Amino acid sequence: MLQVYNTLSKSKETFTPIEPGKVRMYVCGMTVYDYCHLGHARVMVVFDVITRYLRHRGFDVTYVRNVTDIDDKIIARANENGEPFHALTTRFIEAMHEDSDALGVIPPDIEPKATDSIPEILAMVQTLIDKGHAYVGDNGDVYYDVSTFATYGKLSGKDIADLRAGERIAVNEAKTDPLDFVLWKAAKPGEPSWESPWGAGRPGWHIECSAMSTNELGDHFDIHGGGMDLTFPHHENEIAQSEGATGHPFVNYWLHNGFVRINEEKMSKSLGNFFTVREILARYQAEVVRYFILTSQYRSPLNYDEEHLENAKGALTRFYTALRGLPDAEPVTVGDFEARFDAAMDDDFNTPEALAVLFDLARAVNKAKEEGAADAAGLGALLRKLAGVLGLLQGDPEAYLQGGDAGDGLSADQVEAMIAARNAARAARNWAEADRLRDELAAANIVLEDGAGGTTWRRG
RNA sequence: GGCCGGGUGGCAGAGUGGUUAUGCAGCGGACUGCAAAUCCGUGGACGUCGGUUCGAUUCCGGCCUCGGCCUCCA
Repeated sequence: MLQVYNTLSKSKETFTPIEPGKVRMYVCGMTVYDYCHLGHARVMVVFDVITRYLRHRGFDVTYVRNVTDIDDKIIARANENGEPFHALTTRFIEAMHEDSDALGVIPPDIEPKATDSIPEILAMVQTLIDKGHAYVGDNGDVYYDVSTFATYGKLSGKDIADLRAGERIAVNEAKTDPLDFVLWKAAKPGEPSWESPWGAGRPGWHIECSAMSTNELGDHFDIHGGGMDLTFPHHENEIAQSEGATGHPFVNYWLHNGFVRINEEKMSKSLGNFFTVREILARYQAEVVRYFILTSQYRSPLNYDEEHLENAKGALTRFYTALRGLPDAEPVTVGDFEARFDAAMDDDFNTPEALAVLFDLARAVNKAKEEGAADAAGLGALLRKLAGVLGLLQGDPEAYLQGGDAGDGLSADQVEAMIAARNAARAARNWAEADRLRDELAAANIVLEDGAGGTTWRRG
């Protein structure tokens, strides 16, 4: 029985899809004016794992993740660069796909862009005006009238009176209430714009997601996800827009992932304390980064630290070492590994607990290998199968163990040659020479393992 | 100020009203020419003060403390 934590109820609930066997899920994706940082990577990997697990459980999942390709920051950045905004966004969408692919993220089934959804956006704004939820301001902007939506605040736990009492709400004369938010922004001279019944302009931030999600998944769908910082105002406003426009419940389960932190502080663009995915991938294999992300339950904070990445690297070394040298086989059904794995994932996608099961399984594999047991390969296959639900351990063990340091290290041929020389010395019982060669390799970050079947090596 | 979520052994990180998380690191053993890897064993923990209870790290309350949202943010 899958339990998921629903931000709407602030508790874990049994997951029941609207349509039996099918899951419709929408996740807020990137605003493409810069490279993805680790926080974006977390969203991509977390919801990728959720999608994989739902499929593993037999659900037919339709996964939609949007791209925000028009907004203030995009316009500002394009102006700084002196290029059309479309050139900027095209470039960063491509970069995002590269990062996403590198991290082993299965692409969403549908990836709508805001600029491709203008007709749907205009239609929804018009509906909101027609239903009395929105009004046109003096400056040509269209605003959502928050006071018309009775349950405003239900997702984020805000109280309208509290919000009104807050001092940080920007004053804008065109709004009749400071809490109102913009649906359609009138274009200033020189800005990208689209024609509308209210004049040339562009969509406000929140409306695009309401329009794209309901357009792709219907008025009412199962899961809506994103980073915790989107809970308010973005998702709160999406609810107001969507339910205001359609008159139907919008989303059953709201899932929000926690932040990546650095030095106990949120990693973010505005704080400038971020690492981009490509910076990190230049130094660690992508699977290490993915593993690192999954060492923390998705709602918990994830602290960025070199030491933690090193730890992740070592954990994968352990797994791949267990898988090393095993022939292909059908996964065995012995033991309760799969049941334990599923139970962990059923509990709000508890990946750390699931990984603990995989470690137990890896031990069973090692033991079977050591004892020459017949089911070693089958256990290894089970390990691969379950890890695959997390998007891990799908590679060739040798590629992981001997790869990674693509740069200045010794080539595989050089390493093999030195191992051959060392084994000749060992055969002659010339331990001093053998150890000298091993030390030399160690200095080049090569670890040797003398086994019954010969000497194997890996990069440390 | 309002509203959320945390504080677990050297580090990371799950979980539970009374019994081993797991990984890394440490210690002992097996294996090895010596190592490495692997296996076996092992020490070490639940912010603080109260309450409920036969019994709380686990439930409740206060306190301390960290983080987040309330403005763009994954």
